[in-house]
Amino acid sequence: MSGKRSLIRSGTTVDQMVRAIGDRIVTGFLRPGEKLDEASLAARFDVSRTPVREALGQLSAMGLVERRPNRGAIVAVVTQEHLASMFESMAELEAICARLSAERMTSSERRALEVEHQASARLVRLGAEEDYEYFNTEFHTRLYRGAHNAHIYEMTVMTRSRLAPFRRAQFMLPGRLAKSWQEHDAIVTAIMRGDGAAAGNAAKDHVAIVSEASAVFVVGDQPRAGPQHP
Amino acid sequence: MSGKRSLIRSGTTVDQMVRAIGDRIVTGFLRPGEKLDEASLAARFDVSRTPVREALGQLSAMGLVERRPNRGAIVAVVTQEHLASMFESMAELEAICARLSAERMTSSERRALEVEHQASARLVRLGAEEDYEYFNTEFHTRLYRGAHNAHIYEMTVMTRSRLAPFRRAQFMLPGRLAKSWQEHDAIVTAIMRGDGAAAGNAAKDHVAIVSEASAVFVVGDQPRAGPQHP
DNA sequence: CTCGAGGCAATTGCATGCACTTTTTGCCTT
DNA sequence: AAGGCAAAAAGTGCATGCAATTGCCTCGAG
Repeated sequence: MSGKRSLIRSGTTVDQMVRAIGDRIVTGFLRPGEKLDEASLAARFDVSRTPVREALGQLSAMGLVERRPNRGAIVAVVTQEHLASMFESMAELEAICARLSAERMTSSERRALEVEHQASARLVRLGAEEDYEYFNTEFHTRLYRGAHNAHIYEMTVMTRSRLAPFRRAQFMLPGRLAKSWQEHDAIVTAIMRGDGAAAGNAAKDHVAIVSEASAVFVVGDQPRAGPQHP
Repeated sequence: MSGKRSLIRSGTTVDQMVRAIGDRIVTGFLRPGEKLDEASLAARFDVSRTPVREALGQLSAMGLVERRPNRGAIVAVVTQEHLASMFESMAELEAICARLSAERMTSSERRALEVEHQASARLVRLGAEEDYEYFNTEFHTRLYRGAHNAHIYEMTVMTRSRLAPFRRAQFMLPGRLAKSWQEHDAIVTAIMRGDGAAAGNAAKDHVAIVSEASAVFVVGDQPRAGPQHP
């Protein structure tokens, strides 16, 4: 029915659904445990149930939603334990990326990393949390790319997106901004020296701190163990 | 139509399809680049196209198949470059698992690892490639579990399954069996000592060697860069 | 009042059908 | 004979329909 799908970008309808639903999960608009009703989603996006179903299946394969046979899908609920394991994985992955970046980044990649990093110092002084978060994402993405390893990149980005709902508020903590920048600085310095081991350690410490900072919010955000049913 | 699905195990039809098709890819029965026709697969397994489509979507999300919009699905073709990146990732992941295993395995896990490892020595003397491969898989799985990190476990198992088609023939190389056992031995020894760093290095070296051993076959097995169209 | 069985509404799972895109084939032109 | 165009064939993408399963609600027994 009707001509074009208005919202979202292009691609097949299924891809649009994957992005639309995935985005809403990653950005926290859909909360862990929330029920994902096929018919409602289909109506919401003005498509039939089929692409919604396929999207839910793919999101389930990615770990973003949980599917119980004959019982519908919910936004994946991660236990404290599993969350901890993801943060730890993230630390290990970032450490690998930082180490490999130190060893492999081209000089133009190094230059770009340094320039962006120095530029973001201004945002710290201004206390611009939102803008800083954007640069923060950029910074880490540069690290992931700098490793020059497609599969590690995939795993890292995937893990980051699964952690996104639990990491959002980290910069709200007072002083976190400046501290984050200093941690980045340690990573950048090590990379510029080509010191892989130091870069890896710095990155691992950085994530460990983010992990702790986030945990504060997670506890406040997800007090109940099981999913709530409205 | 008709009563029950005879083949494969239980679960929803989609899950059965994911397993069925995924297995055939992982075991090399379906070769990289091979076309996956929805209708043929549906007929082959006596289901409608819908579950096949959903399965292909999920397998695509897992990276085992490649989907081109309106142009069908093929078994994922990995470039030499991407394959190398997966082997490198595997080495890093195994290193993490071995390191964490050294630090975290319970005493019963350590015992089981050692016992199995010693038992497999017999298979090396007998030159029992097939049986040794089974123990080899078991051995590595123990390492992945021993890390006590659910997410790293997921990533590692996933990566291993994606590498499976390219690793099968490794034990055909003369002398590989005994060498593999010795490499395992280095890992086990380090884990027993609780020496995480040494265990990690040993595991990384082990995978690096497997990677090289496999590369030999890959080149012979996959001479063409692009997918072949019959 | 509590507990359990049975039936009903709601929702999921799969099959089928139709529209649209891509690919192939056969014919015409140069 | 080769190239290009067009029409048909094949195959994918999505919508809809129906069967099956689940969860809820009611009703009755203890």
